[in-house]
Amino acid sequence: MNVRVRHDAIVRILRRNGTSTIDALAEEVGASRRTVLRDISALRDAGYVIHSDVGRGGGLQLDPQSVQTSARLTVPEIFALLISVAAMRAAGNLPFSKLADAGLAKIEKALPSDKVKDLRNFLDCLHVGPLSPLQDLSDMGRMTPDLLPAFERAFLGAHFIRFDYRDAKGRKTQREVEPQAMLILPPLWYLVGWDPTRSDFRHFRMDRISQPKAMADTHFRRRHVPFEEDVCPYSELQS
Amino acid sequence: MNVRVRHDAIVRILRRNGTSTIDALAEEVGASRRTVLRDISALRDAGYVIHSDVGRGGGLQLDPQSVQTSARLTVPEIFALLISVAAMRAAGNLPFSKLADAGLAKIEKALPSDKVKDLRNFLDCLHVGPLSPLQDLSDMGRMTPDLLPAFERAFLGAHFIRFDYRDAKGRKTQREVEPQAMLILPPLWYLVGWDPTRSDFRHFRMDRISQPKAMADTHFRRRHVPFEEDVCPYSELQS
DNA sequence: AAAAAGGTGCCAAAATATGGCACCATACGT
DNA sequence: ACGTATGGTGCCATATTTTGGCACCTTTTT
Repeated sequence: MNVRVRHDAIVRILRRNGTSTIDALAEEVGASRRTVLRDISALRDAGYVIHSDVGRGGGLQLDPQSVQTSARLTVPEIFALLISVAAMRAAGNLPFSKLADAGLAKIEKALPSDKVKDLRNFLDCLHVGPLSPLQDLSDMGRMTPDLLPAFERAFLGAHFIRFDYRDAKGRKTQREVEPQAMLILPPLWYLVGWDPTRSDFRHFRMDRISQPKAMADTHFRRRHVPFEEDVCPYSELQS
Repeated sequence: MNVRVRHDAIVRILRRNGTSTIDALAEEVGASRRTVLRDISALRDAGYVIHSDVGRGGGLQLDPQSVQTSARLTVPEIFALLISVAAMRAAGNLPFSKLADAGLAKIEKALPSDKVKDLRNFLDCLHVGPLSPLQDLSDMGRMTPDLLPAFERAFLGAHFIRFDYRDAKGRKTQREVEPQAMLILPPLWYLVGWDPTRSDFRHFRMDRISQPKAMADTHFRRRHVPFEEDVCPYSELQS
């Protein structure tokens, strides 16, 4: 039996039985007492909290809080998780958000450090506005993960982004702006871009954006994005 | 050098250099060409996308989208992440939520199967209502991760939950109810409980709950929780 | 055609994991 | 006080896995 498989088996048995002795574990996984002891030691090193009671009636006990799992996530997936949790947290000091943060912090720690810096920079561009009443979502859903890579590249590399936009009146235009921030007014998301030809900020509903493309050969500087109600009135954004 | 460490080293080198040959990798990690080839094969099996160009001027190239990370998360942390993403998704078909789901699906796959079933059951009890306008949050924040274990145990084990409750008028009572659902009306969270002594549903603001305790020796059955506006009027909940 | 690259199969050698043993410490019951 | 059941450690020979070397194949560029 593979080491990994055996470790998983031991965790499973401990979780199932609540408590177990080393000899019982050894018999069930088909390994020697000595090996199981080594496995327990390895599991503790890996972060599992395993209590042990010595003496008659004693045994091993896995702290149920410490059941852990390890999944390999891609960077865009981590990105998406971070955004979800950041938006939740910004929308109010919700229960569990601290715990979710702790989980994400672990994920971050496992990332290459340059990627972490990139993610933090992106989150700095994330603004969550006042929560809006629920509305008709029939127009939503056109924002697909396909759009993410271009946005990620544009934000992280400080590149201009070019995309096709369909405005509230259905007119289609091609735009090219500096992606300065993302504004979240649930359930709608907006790209806040600086339009250099108009020398002004413009807001774009994410679900009306298509074919985004980061212009890798261009660069821009971060600006201070105004988010006061009067600068970016709610009613106008919803249109 | 440890296998795991060497795999990480190879990924790091490929990320850094963009492209590299097997011989160069072998020299840098201090292993043989054959071993590196085996490592590449293992990494591909593990989900990394590694392109290879054969012939003069060729080499290996790691698809930057496939950079992965692996962090060990505890069950409560995963729980919290699931809740965040589920709430976000329920609040509207937000950008990135599909991708976040994909990430969570991977995390779920790495969990023991019985835990996954538990989590799904819990998420079934999660109702997200209409989003409310942002309000004064000064009263929030008393919901701490400390409360989570008791709620988790109570929901997953279908145990009664007993807690101290401070109502809108500041009166303190001890309650014992069947935890039937969680209702999310951002930024407030409610426990929806069936009170057997009153034979009716009652809603409790999570931030007014303290000292929750799952009664491990009791059991209840899931009920159909009504969530129509008239049964559980929004204005009443906010009080 | 030659050179430079990725890739596979095989086998002996090196490294690592395992099992067995002796032994220690602690707790509980008689 | 003693025996027994439990977790825990050190050591070493043995079993298993990983590694390196080699021969050889395919593809691509010069």
